[in-house]
Amino acid sequence: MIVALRYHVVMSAISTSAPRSRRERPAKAPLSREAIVRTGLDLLETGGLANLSLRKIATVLDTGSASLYVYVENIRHLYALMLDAAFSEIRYAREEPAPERVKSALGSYLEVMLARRGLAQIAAGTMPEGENWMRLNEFLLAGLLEAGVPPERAAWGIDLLLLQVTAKAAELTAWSEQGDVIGCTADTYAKASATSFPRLHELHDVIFAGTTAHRIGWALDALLDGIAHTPLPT
Amino acid sequence: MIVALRYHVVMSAISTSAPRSRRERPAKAPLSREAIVRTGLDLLETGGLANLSLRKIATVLDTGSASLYVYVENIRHLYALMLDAAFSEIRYAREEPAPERVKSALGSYLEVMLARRGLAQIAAGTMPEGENWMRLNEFLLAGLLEAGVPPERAAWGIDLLLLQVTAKAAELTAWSEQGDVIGCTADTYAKASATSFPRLHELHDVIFAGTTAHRIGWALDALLDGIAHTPLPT
DNA sequence: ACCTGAACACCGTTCAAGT
DNA sequence: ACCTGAACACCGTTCAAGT
Repeated sequence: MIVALRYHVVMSAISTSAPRSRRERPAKAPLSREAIVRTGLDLLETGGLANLSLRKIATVLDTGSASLYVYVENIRHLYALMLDAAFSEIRYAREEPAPERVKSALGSYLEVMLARRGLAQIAAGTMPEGENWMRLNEFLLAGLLEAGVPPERAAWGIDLLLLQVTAKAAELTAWSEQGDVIGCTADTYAKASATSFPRLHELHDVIFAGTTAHRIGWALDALLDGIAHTPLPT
Repeated sequence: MIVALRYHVVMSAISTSAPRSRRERPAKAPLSREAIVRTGLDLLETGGLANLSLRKIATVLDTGSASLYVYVENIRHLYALMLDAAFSEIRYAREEPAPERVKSALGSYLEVMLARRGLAQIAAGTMPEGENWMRLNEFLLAGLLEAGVPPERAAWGIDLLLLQVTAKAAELTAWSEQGDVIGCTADTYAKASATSFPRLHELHDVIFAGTTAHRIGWALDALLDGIAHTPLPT
């Protein structure tokens, strides 16, 4: 897939600097919704959200941005298509026991988001749709039910779980795109809190302790526990 | 604050269409970081994220966008300043008992975000800093501790709570900016799920039941319960 | 030190014109 | 039906020039 991307970049560079007859170079790959979506995900993987635009996709595909509107209504629509395409890579461990299965699917969801920097930010602002999104919801819901979670709590719970993981993914990618924000914030906490923020000061080390994996694992455990044991409002 | 905004809009319109001597009109309010931040929040409140840009802020303040860079490093920096300024409006019910106090502060946080459409999306992608952010964290942490939550769980828990509410706020504003996405999605669920997604089909009514307030209230209850009862990994 | 105008390098989207 | 070039109405940011 990276090879294909390289090829198009090179081709477009050639065609602008030294135009050649179509006969002399390989035939241009036909435009399609799938090619547009794939190129968008490639650009995201390469350079994050800053590297994604309709114009850049068009350049890679050796065409003008106006041409994309035959296949895509607007950029929000493209976002939704890209999201669902990425969700097709989520791994479902159907043989695992009921509560673990839910955690591992959410872990896979997180990895898919983190592999394409900026996809989480897109997910946070786009109403997801599409078959792969449905599949994920169905899998999580079935897992909760099989784990013995009452149906109403499970139905509301999947929203909580997905929101949490999506938000965490967005946070992680946003931080990685800026400098060392974590250390910077930790410093701010350490300095200012002594007198004005005693609790933050006191627990400073605990707040910033633990690996990302540990923290997310605990977050999911806490969510699953809360979902299972909290009755719905009347 | 709205009056002030109107005034500036009118002034800039006048100065471009029919320039008058500075002597004939009221003195221009001096540029300042505070004025820039306030104008940014006003623009957000008026027209959401699409209405916010350095150029629009500059127009309202009757100057050029380049002038803003004396007071603000870049737009990300402005986002952080706007966030903390908005957080100053969070209401803390310090007289409430320990666990309720945390919920109501988070409710106030949510309202502050929803009042300025798009602020939640900014929060989801910006590492917050500043005194008001610290104050919110301190208040939540103290509330959890006072409710008897073990210190380590409380320290990790505030992150969960804030992430959930921020993500929910971002989701709600994103949905409100588009059309009737909720109904649209509910339809998709209702149609496709009969055979391929039996659980989603079965629980369709429950999934989309309840008011926003009920759902967020339950989410916070579940989160608080899970945080209080889930031991940290070793 | 602060402000300005103009420029640079981008965006998403539309539209008449071509094939 | 699909593609193209050019335009429209925007962006954030920089920089030399003014005061």
